[in-house]
Amino acid sequence: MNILDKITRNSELFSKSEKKVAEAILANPQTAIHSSIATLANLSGVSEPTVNRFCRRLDTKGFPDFKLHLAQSLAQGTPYVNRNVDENDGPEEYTNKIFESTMAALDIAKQSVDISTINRVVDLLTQAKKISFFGLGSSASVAHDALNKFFRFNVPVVYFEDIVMQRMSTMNSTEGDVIVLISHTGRTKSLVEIAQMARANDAIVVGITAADSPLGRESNYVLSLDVPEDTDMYMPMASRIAQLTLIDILATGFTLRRGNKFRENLKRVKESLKDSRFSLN
Amino acid sequence: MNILDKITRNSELFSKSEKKVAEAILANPQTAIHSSIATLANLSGVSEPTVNRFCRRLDTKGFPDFKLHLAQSLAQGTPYVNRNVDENDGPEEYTNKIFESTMAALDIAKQSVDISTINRVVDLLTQAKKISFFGLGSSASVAHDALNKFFRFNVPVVYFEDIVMQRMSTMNSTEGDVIVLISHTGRTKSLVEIAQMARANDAIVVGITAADSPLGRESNYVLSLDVPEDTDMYMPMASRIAQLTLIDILATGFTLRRGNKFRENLKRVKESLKDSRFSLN
DNA sequence: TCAATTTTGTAGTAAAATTACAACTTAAGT
DNA sequence: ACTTAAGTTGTAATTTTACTACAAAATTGA
Repeated sequence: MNILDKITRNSELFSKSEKKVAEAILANPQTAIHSSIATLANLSGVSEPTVNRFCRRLDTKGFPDFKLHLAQSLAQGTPYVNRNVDENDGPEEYTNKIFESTMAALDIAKQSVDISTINRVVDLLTQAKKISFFGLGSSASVAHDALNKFFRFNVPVVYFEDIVMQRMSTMNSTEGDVIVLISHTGRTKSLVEIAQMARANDAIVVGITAADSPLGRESNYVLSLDVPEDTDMYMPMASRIAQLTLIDILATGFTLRRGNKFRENLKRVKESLKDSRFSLN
Repeated sequence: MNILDKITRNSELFSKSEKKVAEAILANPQTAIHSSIATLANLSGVSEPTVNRFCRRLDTKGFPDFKLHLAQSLAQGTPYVNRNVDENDGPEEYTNKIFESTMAALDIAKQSVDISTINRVVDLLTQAKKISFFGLGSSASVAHDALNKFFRFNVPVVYFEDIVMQRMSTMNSTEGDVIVLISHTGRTKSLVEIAQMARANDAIVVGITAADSPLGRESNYVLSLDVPEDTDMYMPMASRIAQLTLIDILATGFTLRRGNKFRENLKRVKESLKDSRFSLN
């Protein structure tokens, strides 16, 4: 639907000159919608028909129709586009690009989450006897963060980044335990094995991973996040950030579900941190 | 701003035929934006110049410009605002709110970063003999993530979340070492002490923290991020996510600075991960 | 290296929007 | 009721903009 996304994502569909047009538009979409086909052709350094062909390739009726779509995208509140960092970018460029593509990734992820699964998982977490968060590599820090968040809730929660510890912990799991496994690809062998072990012990497995993956298939519940692929080398993994946001959501759902008395408790935890801090002045 | 509102409200400004145009547009705005001036004139039962005059009266440059404004009005969705989660929100509401306020936080953080400091810090990191990332609490997982990213670069990098280990490591630091300390508030006592120790050893201290804070003042370089305060209990800490994005930016700057041969190396690391994964099928 | 295919631009054409101006309408003053 | 001036609307010409057909250039594969 959103034509700006379409331009960024289907960039391989364009020919060389069409890519120039795409760049010119992405560089300054506000200018683009107020330009005539001739002006935009100039700006992109191509001929008018090329601009026209570019519009057609995006399934619009022509240039004016394209401008309409573009105007709508801009108004839609999605000013963030996933622009790739390239070799010649200076600090200003790559800083802005990374911020923007992270926001764009979150926006896409937002549209892909399944609310009812979230609700169900929050349910399970509030009733869990023990909650475990496991991940490896870059997902380990996400699991680590989850530990931090849930630890404040004063519930039994564990986190390991060591495969052996993860296995040992899982072997001792029982019915009523919830094990959250985090993996972007869902193809990390040792996590898939953990999922199998956990289910054999009647523990519930929640996968924060791709739905159609070995880990996804071994999980009782899958929270999948569509995140634009990190196509090139420079692109940082936006999936981590989407995963963290998902953790925030689960933690928030958890707090809301627990009700008022529980939140009093949370305040106390926050207070207790003050001792390890310098005062405000 | 919104042109649809303007049409409805300022109806007394229009002449008789212009009102016909207004009606025709309000009756079916979706059709209007896809019509030519001739079609719309027909639909309204007036002449083409009348339609044009109608557009001008609404302070647009002409018919095409008017269509753009109209298209934007129609597409106008909710922009990213920092809406707080409240007690009565269901899963759908709090999920959307958290995604949106995270994006809003990134947007604000983006505007507050100091590019020249980033550039300077990237410089230091590429020349460092050893890089350390330390954080506590929720900043520990950010440091953990930084370790992951920089570890791939095959540079000497360490990370500890244990205060004692952090101190020991810092005591052995020397000139040429860079120590990155992460703390949202910048008031964590033990990190401030580490900053002092590090500087006493001629190591360079980079603080990812508030500029005007004890830790900020003890750092050689401060990368500060303005992030909306988590005003209430339910609000998750968006600062973590902004910090992670900053780590991404530093890592990207690092890769870009190191040049081509270095990136070949990165590819090899990516390849080597494949063995621990299931194949794509 | 040559033929086939794709991509791109030039020049001409068609369509759309705008302008200038004339005709009509309306309302006020005589 | 007639005249006139201001305002409104439409016709026709003009200008601008977008599109099409075709030819040149570039790319690809044999």
